[in-house]
Amino acid sequence: MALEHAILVSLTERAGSGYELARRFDRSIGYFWPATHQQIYRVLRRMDEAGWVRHTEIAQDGRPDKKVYRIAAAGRAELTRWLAAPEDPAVLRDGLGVKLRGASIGDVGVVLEEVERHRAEHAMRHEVYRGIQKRDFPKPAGLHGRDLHQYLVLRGGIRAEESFVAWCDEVIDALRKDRS
Amino acid sequence: MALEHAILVSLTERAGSGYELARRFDRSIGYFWPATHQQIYRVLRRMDEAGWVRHTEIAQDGRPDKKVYRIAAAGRAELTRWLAAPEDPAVLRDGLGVKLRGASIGDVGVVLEEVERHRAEHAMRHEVYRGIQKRDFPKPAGLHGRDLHQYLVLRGGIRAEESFVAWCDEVIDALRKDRS
DNA sequence: AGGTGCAGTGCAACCAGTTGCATAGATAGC
DNA sequence: GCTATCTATGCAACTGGTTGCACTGCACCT
Repeated sequence: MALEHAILVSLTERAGSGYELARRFDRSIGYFWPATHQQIYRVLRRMDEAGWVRHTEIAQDGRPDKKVYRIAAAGRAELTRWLAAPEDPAVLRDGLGVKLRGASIGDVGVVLEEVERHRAEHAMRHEVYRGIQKRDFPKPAGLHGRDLHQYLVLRGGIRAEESFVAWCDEVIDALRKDRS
Repeated sequence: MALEHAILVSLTERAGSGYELARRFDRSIGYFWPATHQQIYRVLRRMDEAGWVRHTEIAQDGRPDKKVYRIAAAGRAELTRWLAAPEDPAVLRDGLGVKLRGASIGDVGVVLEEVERHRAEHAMRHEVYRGIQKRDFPKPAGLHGRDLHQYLVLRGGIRAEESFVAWCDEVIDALRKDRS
């Protein structure tokens, strides 16, 4: 149940509407906790009712009205509580492993293609993260506090994609050799 | 919706009861697709109704009766269909990233401890996987077909845990330096 | 004699996340 | 002039996974 907390973290950085939060998730926290606008809207409403956030409606011309949410005292308290509460480490969950394990039941070539597709996707994500690192953290040595934390999160994303790509390469190589 | 397929893959390797499958998941496919016995029982029943698997009840003395499931023709067909169908690459979803990102709102020290806890857990998993590799695949160079695929899946688990531990070390190191 | 753990199945309630759709005005491209 | 995309919010239905509990009987340890 960490979407609440992911949103709260995002709101401490700056207030925003559901839509804006969804955009933000697409390009930052979402790397570690993806969420659709649907989910975000629902959770925001729930948190509003619980008093964790407050909203103010803002009329815009030419655009639909929006509700800008900001974190409330109760939300801040919940966030610090959650930060201090130990949580079980996440588990890996990737269907590609299952496919690979079952590859010999069907056509190995077709699974190989799937691994190649996934490799491409993960390589793309890796590139995106590297780009962000270059642009936003050109000198990581001098970072402190919140900036440092943000940098380290990004590093996690980079490492994860990197290692995934390396695994795909190992798999592709091994499957090709086995087939020839 | 890959639990169905994970179970089917497991059943092609050998038939088994819900309980046995749950045990198997704990120590093999579960590395890429964890599942509780509850879920497995429900999915087995659903697949039974759909004709993807068949079961035979086996009376045991001293122990409760069990239902041994084996894959049916329709299940095999579904499995090959699924193997050939492209799937979206999995996304990372780890609350630790969210915590790290929000660390400066609460006590950074407490988040640091959490990272250390997670590191320990992932290091343990890594050790377990390495142990399996040593025991079951002492000579990876000579592997082919299904054994090779199983080995490669294990490699994925090893790499993922390895890279997670390395990230934790980077984080721990950086947070300690920032605090001193 | 009592507690823990294993083998075995299962129900019921719940929580979290996904998908498809609806609405509506502005802007941008063909 | 038409279509697509962006901003902005939201309902409804569904799927997948988690948690807590219940029942049985054996084996093992203290």
